[in-house]
Amino acid sequence: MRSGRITEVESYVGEEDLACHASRGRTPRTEVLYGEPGTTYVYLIYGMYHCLNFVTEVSGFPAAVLIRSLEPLEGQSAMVEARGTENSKQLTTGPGKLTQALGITRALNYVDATQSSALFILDDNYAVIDSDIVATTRIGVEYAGACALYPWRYYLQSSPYISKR
DNA sequence: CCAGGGATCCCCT
DNA sequence: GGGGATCCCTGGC
Repeated sequence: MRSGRITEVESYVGEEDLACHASRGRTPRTEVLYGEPGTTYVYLIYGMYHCLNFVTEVSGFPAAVLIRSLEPLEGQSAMVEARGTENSKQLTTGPGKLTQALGITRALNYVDATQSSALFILDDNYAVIDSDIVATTRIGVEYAGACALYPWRYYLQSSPYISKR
């Protein structure tokens, strides 16, 4: 069992969001985004890394949240082995890093995370303070024009497990 | 059928 | 700070 506390995410919302993969409508790849909330969307990026998302809105409206960083909790030794580094700050502080650390690949795309034992989310009752949440622009979406300015990246200011400040 | 590009990471300078 | 790795997806021919 490998687990971590989510510390950084980004939202990708609707066909009007030019950074969202659904901005060009339904395709074989984006069909999952139009499905049930709680479904995983895992895709390969730059031919080498995977990105983990969860579909968030009602069926028919394409939207998802990209998980960008975790604070490692359980299974750190397995993460160290998968990542090839013992630096705990380097295990899960980035969307490609955390999928590698947790062994998440496209085999876990289109999975119902509300029913799966392989990949799921729990509430650990961590007391998030509203003022600790930073809202800023998303990373790596410069091509999206005005959409790149939306403050749809969120992270915990107090957490050391963040990809970039 | 093929070319172009990508929600990244790592290593080198 | 910059470039390469590497392959899937999409759109255009």
